[in-house]
Amino acid sequence: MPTSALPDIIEPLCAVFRRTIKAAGQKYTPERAQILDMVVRKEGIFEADELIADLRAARFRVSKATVYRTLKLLLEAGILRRVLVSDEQAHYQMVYGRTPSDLIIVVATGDEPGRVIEIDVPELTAIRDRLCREHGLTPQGHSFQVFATVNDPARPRG
Amino acid sequence: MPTSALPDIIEPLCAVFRRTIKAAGQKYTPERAQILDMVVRKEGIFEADELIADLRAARFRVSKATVYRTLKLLLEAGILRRVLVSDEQAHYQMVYGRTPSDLIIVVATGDEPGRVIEIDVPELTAIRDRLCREHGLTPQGHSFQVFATVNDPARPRG
DNA sequence: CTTGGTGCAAACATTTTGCAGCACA
DNA sequence: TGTGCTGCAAAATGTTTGCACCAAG
Repeated sequence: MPTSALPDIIEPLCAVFRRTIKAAGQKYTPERAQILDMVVRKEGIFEADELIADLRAARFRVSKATVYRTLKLLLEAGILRRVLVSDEQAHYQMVYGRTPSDLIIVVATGDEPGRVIEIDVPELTAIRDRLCREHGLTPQGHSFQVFATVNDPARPRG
Repeated sequence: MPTSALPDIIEPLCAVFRRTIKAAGQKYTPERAQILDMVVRKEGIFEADELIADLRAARFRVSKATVYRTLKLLLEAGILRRVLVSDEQAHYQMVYGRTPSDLIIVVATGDEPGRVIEIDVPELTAIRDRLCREHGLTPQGHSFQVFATVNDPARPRG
C-alpha cells in the first residue's frame, strides 16, 4: 500500500475530517491523518485491532489508545459507522460518500471460513420508514443482517 | 415474582431443557433449573448481568460463571438466541415457543431513555430467503434493527 | 504559549477458564 | 461412585482513562 498513490476519495475525506475536527476546536494531528488514511484503504468491515495491526505493518507509529479515540471521532464525523456483526467486538465500516449496505453474514463452518457479503436492498428502507411512521418515530438508520451457511440446510432459525 | 405461580409455558420449557441436557450426557442441576426459571420470567431482551442481579434479588445463589455457562447451554438448546443490539455486551432473548422478532431500537436521547420495541415483519423473512437463494446460500436466521428517535427528525442515517 | 493530543500503563467491563471440592445420576 | 458441576478467583479480551510530556494553532 503505497502512501503516495491514494485513491481520489481520500482528498475530500481528509477535508471533511479536518473541517469537523477544527469545527469542534480540536486539532488535526499526523496520527489522526494516518489513521484516516488507513481507514480509507480498508474495504468493507473491519475491527479496531485489525486497523491497529495494519497501521503497525505500514510503520505508522500510533498507539492503541489514539486509534480508539480517533475511531470515535470518525464515527461522530459521519465517516464511519458501527456495524452489528457480533457482540464480541465493535465492527466499523466507511459510510461517507457511499450507501451503507445491509449484510449477509456467511457463518463459518468446518469447510467455509465465514465472510460478509454487502448487499443493497432498497425495500428495507421503505419497510423501515413505514414501521417508524406506524410507531410515531423518526428513522435514524437500520441494520439488516442475514445469517446463512453454504451447505448445511438444517436448522433454519426463523 | 412468586415462585409458586409460574406461567404454563415453564413446564414444557423445563422439559425441553432437561431433555437436551440429558441427551448430551449432562446433568440437570438446581442451578440450571433456577436460571431457566428466571430466564422464562424475563420479558423481551436481557443481558447477563441483569439476569445475575435478578437471581440475586430472588435469593437464588448462583455464581456468575454458572450463569454464563448455562446461558451457553440455553443457546445450544434453542431456548435463547443472541440478539445484536449493541457491540458492548451480549443480549439474549427467549425464542422457544415464540416467533423471534425484529426490533425497533429507540435510541436514548436527553428526553427519552431508550427502549426496544419488538415487531414482527414477515416480509423480511421473504426478502431474506430470496437473497439467500440469489447467493446460493441457506438461510439460518436474520436480524433486522431499526434505529429511531422520538423527536429529532435530523440526521437520517441511511 | 495555551489547549488539546499522545503514548503508556493501569483501570474497566464483560466473559472465560483452571482448580479443588461437591453433588447428581 | 464416578463424571460432570459448582464457586471462586484469576485470566483473557476489548475498550477506556489518568497522567506526564509534547505539539498544533
